Parts: sequence; C-alpha cells; structure tokens
Amino acid sequence: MSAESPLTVASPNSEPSTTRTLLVVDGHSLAFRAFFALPVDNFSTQTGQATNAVWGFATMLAQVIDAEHPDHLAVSFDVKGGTFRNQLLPQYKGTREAAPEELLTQLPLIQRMLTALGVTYIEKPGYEGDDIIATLATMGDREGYHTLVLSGDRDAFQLIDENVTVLYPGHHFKDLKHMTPQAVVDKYKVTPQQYPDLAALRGETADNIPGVPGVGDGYAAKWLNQYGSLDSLCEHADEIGGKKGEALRENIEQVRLNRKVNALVRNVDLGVAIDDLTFGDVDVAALNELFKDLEFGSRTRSRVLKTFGNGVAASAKATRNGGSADSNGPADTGEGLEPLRPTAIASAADFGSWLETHRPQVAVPDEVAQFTVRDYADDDRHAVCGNAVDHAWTIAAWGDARPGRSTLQTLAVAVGDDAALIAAPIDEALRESLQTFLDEEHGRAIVHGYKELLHLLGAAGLDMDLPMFDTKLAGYLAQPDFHADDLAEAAEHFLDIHVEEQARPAQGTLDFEDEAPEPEPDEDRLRDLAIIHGLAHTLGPIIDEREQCWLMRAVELPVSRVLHGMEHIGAAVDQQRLNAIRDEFAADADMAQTMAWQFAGSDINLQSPKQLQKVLFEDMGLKPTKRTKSGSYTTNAAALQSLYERSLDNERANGFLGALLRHRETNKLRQIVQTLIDATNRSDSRIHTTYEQTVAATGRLSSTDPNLQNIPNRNASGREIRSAFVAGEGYSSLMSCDYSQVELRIMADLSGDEALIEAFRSGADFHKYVASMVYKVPVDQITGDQRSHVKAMSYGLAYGLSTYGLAQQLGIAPREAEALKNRYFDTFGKVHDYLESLVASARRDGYTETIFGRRRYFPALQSTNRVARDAAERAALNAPIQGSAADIMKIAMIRADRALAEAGVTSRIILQIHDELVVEVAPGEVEQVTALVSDAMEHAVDLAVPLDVSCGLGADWQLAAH
DNA sequence: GTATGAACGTA
DNA sequence: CGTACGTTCATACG
Repeated sequence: MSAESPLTVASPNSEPSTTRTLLVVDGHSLAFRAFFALPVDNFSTQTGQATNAVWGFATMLAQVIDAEHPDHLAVSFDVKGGTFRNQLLPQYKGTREAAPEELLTQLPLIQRMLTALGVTYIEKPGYEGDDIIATLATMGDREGYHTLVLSGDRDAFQLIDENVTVLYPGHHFKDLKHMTPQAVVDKYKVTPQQYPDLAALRGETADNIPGVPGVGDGYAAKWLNQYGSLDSLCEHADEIGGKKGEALRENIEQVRLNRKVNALVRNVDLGVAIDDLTFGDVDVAALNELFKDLEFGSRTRSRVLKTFGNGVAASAKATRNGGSADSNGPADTGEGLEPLRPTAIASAADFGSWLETHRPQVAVPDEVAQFTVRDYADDDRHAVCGNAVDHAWTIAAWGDARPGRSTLQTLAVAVGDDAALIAAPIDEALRESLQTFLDEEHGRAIVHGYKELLHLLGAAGLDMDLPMFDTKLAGYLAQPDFHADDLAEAAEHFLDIHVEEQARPAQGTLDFEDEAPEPEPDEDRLRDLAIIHGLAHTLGPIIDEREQCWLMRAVELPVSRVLHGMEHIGAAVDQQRLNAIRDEFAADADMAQTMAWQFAGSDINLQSPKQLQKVLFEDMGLKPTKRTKSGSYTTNAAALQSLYERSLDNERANGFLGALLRHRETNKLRQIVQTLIDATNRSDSRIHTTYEQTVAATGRLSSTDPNLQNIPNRNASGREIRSAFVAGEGYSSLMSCDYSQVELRIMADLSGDEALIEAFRSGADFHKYVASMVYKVPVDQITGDQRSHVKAMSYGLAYGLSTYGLAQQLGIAPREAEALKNRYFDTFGKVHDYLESLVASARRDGYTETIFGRRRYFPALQSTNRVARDAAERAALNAPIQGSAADIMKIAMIRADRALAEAGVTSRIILQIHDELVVEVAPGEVEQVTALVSDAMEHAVDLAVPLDVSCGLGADWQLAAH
C-alpha cells in the first residue's frame, strides 16, 4: 500500500448519540499492522531509527478518532514476560516472539507519543493487552458506554455485544470492519459468545495454537450450531463420524486447552476508572521534540494536532497550543512546500544578473560535483551525494518530450526560494549563456528525469552533462515497485503532500496542429520545482544510506544519456517493406476469416472471446479445456490447438478451429506491422521509441510507443517483420550483438558452483555439456530430448519453476520432471543452495539485491495468502538474477557508447532488447565497431565465468541475426 | 471517455 | 502451477 495514502475508515459512525463512546486500542496489534503495512525504508531517520510503525499508529489512531468521535480513550500494551497462557500452553505465540527488532524499538516511541498526546496507555504484568481491553470493555458496559475495540486480534470478537463493537482491519489496513454481533454471525455463523469455542476448534496460526486438523471455520460452526456449545460438543464427540470426528476425539484435550487460553480476563485490576480516560491534553512541546527526533514533518504534526487538539479534555488547548502549530512555522524537513519567488528571464543579461545574485547559495562540494566514473571498480561504490541536495540548483523544463519531435515551453533554474523562469523561444545570446551555465554547473544540479530533460533542452539547442541527482531515478532505486505517473503522484507518495489537480487541458498527446496546447501556469511550475527539491531532500539520504549513489550516478544517469541518444536517433525502417508485409498478413488474415465464417455459419467477430466461447462451447458443443481466472472458458492458442487436435472427426469444428488459429496468428502480425507503420516519423522515416527507465521493478528497461522490445522473433513469418528495420541514410548495415545465457552465468558466478562454472569455462555446447553432467554420460551420447529437457530446467531455475510447470512444458510426467530436478540439483548443489538463500534473505531483510546493489522489496513474503506468498517467493528468486543481468547490460551500453564516441566513429547504438544491442554501422567501420561493442559487452563486469557475446551483421535486423 | 480482462508478442 | 514487460481489442462502466 502506498505509504501516504490517507487512511480512511470504512463506515464512520456518524449517528448522533447521547451515549458516551469509549475507544480501546490494542496497541501491539495496531503497531504490528502499521509496521507491516508501511515500507520501513520510507520511514526511518538519518540515524537509522525506523519510524513506520509510529507514523502508521499515529495516522491510524487519528483517523479512527475523526471517524468515531470517542469521548474516552485508552491504549493497551502487552508486557514482556509471559502470562498465565504460556504456562498452560508453552508454545503460545511462539511464532510471534520473532517480532522484528525494527518494530520493537518503536514501541517505546509510540508510548512516548501517547504520553505527549495525553492518551492513557495501560500495561499489566502477567496479562495481555487483550485482557486489559476485555476489562475496559466490561467496565464500560457496566457504566453505560458504547465501547469500540480497535484490534487485529480475533480473540477480541468474544467481547462483541450490543454495546461493544470491534473495529477489525481488513486486508487493507485502512479498511476497518465494524464487527457487530450480526457481522460475526454473518461471517462465522456463530454468535460472538460462541466465537472462542469456534476458535478453539479451528486453532490460530498467528498465535501458534494448533486446532483440530482438517477443521476450519465451516465445520466448527456446523458442530457448534448442532450441539450449542463446545462443552456439549465434547460430551457428544463419539457421535461424530468420519475422519473429522476422529480428529476431534484425538485432539479434544488440545481444544479444551485452547478454550482456556483464548478466554479473555474481564476483571483485571487496572486501577483506573473509565471517566479518567480522557484525552486531548496535548503536551505540544514534548510532541514537537518527539516528532523532531523522528524527523516527521509539519504536515504529520498538524494532522495529529488537529485530531488530538480537539479532544473533550482540551481545556488547556486554547492557551497552550492554540497558535503554536503555526508559530513554529513549517518544519524544515522538506515536507512543507515553500512557495518559490519567480523571476521571468527574457535575455542573457537577465539571466546573468539573476545567476550572480543566486550563485552563492549553491554549495556542492567539488568532489561531489565532479563525480566521474573511472571504471566500474569497487572503490567508487561508497560515494555519497544526497547530503548535498539542499544546496544545489534545481533544473527543470516543460514541454513535449516525445523523442524526435520534442518542443520546449519553459525552462527553469531554481535555488533556495527563488526560481528563474525562461520561456521559449530562447534567443541565441540567452541560449549561449544558458549553455555556459549548464556546462559549468551540471554537477551541482538536481533534476527529475534527466532523459526527458535532455529531450526538452535539445529542442532549444541545449545540452547538459550529467547532473548530481535525479529524483525520478532516485525514487525508482528507493522503491522500484512504485511508479508515479507525474510529479504530483511522486509528491503524494514520497512526501505526504497532496497536490490538488489543476484544471488543465488534456495531456497533449493528440493535440491538433493548429491548436497549440495551453501553457501550464507559472504556479504549476513553481510547485513542480518545489516538489523536485522536496523529493531530493527526502530521497538523497535514503540513496546515501543504502549506498546507491554510485548506482544512480555511474549507471542510471549515464544510461539515461545513452538512451536519450538512442531515442533521439530512432531506428530506420523501410516503409515500402512494412506496407508489403502488412498487405500480405492482411490478405492471409482475411482469407482465414472468410473460411472461419463459413464453418461457423455466421459472421462472428473472431476477436471476441465471448462470441468464440458461444460458437465453440455452445453451438458446436466442444468440451472446454481450461478456464480463465474469471471463470469463463479460455479460447487461447493452446486451448484452440488442443481442441483442434481432438476434433479431427468433426469436420465443421476442425475446419473452424484451423481457420481461427490461422486468423489469430496472421491478424496479430498484421496488427503489429500496422502499429509500426503508424509509429514511423514521416520526416525521417524512423521509429523513435521511448525507453522507460523507471518502470520495470527488476531494473530492466521497457520500451513504449511503440514497444520495440517485442518484435516477433520466434517463428519465421513473424521474424519477417525484422527485415523492415534497416540501416538509414549514411549507414550501410545493422549489427546485432547479444549475450548468451547471461542469467545462467550470473547464477554460476553468484552461487560459486564449481560444476556450473566449469561448464561455462569449457566453452563447449553449454546445454549439451550440462546434460552430460546431469545424466553422467559422455557429451557425444546426449540425445536431443536430454539436451532440451536440461535446457528447459536451466532456464526455469531463475523463474522458480515448479516440477509441475516443467512437466507441463516438456510434456513429460511430473514424476519424471521431479527426477530431472533432483538429478540436476545433485550435480549443481550450490545453485540450489544459492536460490534458496535468495528467498531466505528476502524473508529476513525484506528485500533482494543485485550485484550492483539495486534493491527490490517483497512485502508479500509476509502474506498469509499462500498464492500471494508463493508468487512473491518466485519474484524474489528472479529479481536479483534478472536485475543483475539488467545492470550488466546498462554498464555495457555506457561502455559501448563511450568506446564508439572515443574512437570517433559515426556508428551508434539504436536499440536495446534486454540482452541484445542493435548498432547502426557506418561504411568502413564494421570491424572496428564489432570489436568495440563486443569488448564493451564482454568486459562490462568481471565474473567467475566469461561473458559470451555473439555479433551478427546484415543489411537489415533479420539478416543481422546470427 | 476510462477501466478491466483476455490474449499474445518479447527477453 | 516460472519471471519481467506493453499493446491491442472487446466489453462494461459512468
């Protein structure tokens, strides 16, 4: 979940009521939930103190108070040391004891915050928080209160009655379910009083309490409704037949014990009266001090003060903190958006004088500004930069950054509270002084999206060497799974600042020629500048702390520059050839469609799965194979193929399916070619894709508008499309260079598996060699099947492939796949250990890391949902491998680009397809360029195994294949 | 007009 | 019942 999205309560209790309301909070439960709902890395202080649970606790509590308006409030906590429950059941909460250190250190902070807020918290040795809650609820009940219990522990359900409601967090922390007697009956089919009986039967995994095996909520409820209570059920245990009855009888002692343990104590001596549990007497000074320590911003503080400052016992509030929230001013933590003072720049002279008055504010140390990468050696990896962001220039530009046709509207340079706004068009004198400024100061600048900035600057004839910091790239490194579409979203996510949507014309993607897009108002631009500065302030320390500065400055930023060049140049296509290919596919598709319609007997839309389902499974009565995830019958190619093979005796169905399959394939290809035709720039006959550098969670690039990373390559007819990608004017050929088995080589290196390393060093046919090791037969006796099975196994490794999946893919029995897997891991034991260790460390640390320190976080590893957890395990297995391969390719691109530039050749990289680079080669440069690019790729990184690169050359992309 | 699901292309 | 993406079309929604 997003760290800053306001936590809202599902159904606020807005009924005006004369009854007083008491809110009791299970402090541990709330802290626990907050800790796991919010990414700890966004919430920690410079000194490394985690604060996510404190922040979540404060926000959530404020939210509930705003929604429910309780008159009285208390928070309960567990105390260290066991309770009577541990004596009854030694393993009680055994699985929970492993509360992360980072959470435990926050509990005292939460209590300190509660004290500052004037909220009573209660802990009692020998009892759990739940017992305190039960006691308070019981006291409240007696004294005529309506009690709300905020707890994520289902044991609290036994307290529910007409006057006690449990607020129970749902899947999303922010969705609170109001558990009333009726809600309990609806969900569990038993009354709240019966709930502990049900829980005793079922057990509670979270508390390490075993129930009756095979008995869940359903059976437990059925029995309880039959026999009325657990006692009565136990007496009649012999009457229950079947496996479940047997299981019940075997575990009846455990169940009785469970029931004793889950009964909450309602008469703990707390030494307080409900009437004393007021709140709102806030000690503002103490709160300020705490929030300063925690580095919470003014926004969080005023949010909390707004709620607690209005409590019923706020007698002192008016005098004590009436104005202090404002008089302190916005906290200088970067959270408040200081409005910037704009200066309009219209000439070189304007800019010169603005610059001279503002230059003194910039204080970036030379060693930071002049950061250069000698080579990708380890000694640079600890470089820092985030400490300098507060005293740097912010440079931003607005306009249309589409590669090949970008236009600049406005350029801005800001520092401190001041911003210079430069509107296009820019005259030559101003352009020159701007260029001089950029040449001198690029290393002291923060930007948001260096690649896009280069496109915009380029539209005005400007260029900018590497900046110090890029907040877009930094945000991506900090949280690769989060993707903001614009600055406002990034601000919301990272800064907890809500920027209201400005009414503005639709994003100018399809703007008409004669209708110039309305320029964004200055306020929007000043706001954007402030956001960029705020992002740098927040993200800089995170990047430094994780030692990812090197990754940003030596990898991501330089690769941005390379990508900008590739996008700007584009890939030349042969328009005639594209048209011819399109026409051919279109004719085939039309023919197949006509044929399909004849067999079907009606002109259905062959692209509508719904209409296909009707024809295939209703009209023709075919037996469906698989279902889609939404429950309908799939009509995907695999299903159609198997239907086709099973319908040889049904002429009509067989004919229809054959035509349909043919239509699917050719129509898809037609559509792909048409997309390429539409995406071709008329003026230069080239296609300018956009590479997304901050989208793929593993660190890979992606390609959009159009996607040039998914041009068909697997079968001959699709591959034809590649023949339309050609060398452009002034160039003679295309060269394609790709890595072979990078991911496997990375696994060999990282696992240190001697056998696999040897397989790569031998230089033989890799898969054959591996097969011979797995099957223990000489290489020349390996059959085709053996080779392909081992090949599939090797590739499946990095995906967390299951034996079932392997069997499916190879068309063999699961037993055989299992045997293959065992033999494989017998041979390559360290690979197995390595893959296991990846998941283990992800579970321990919360994230995985690539060779170069790129992280990816996996909160879903903590999920109680098996499907979600298993998926997260596979992703955690894959991320460092796919990610390291992506890192290596990025480094290779930077090296290759630099090598080509330093050699003074005109040949250039135009495409990247994950493990392949396509280079447009100028006449007479073939040999030199081949050597430079393959060397750059082969030596991007030094692994225990060689990196193998193969290059091919040809007049077009298809012919360049090798 | 926007969002979703199914399908399918790549590494 | 392997990972990572982007695009298209149909369909359902407001």
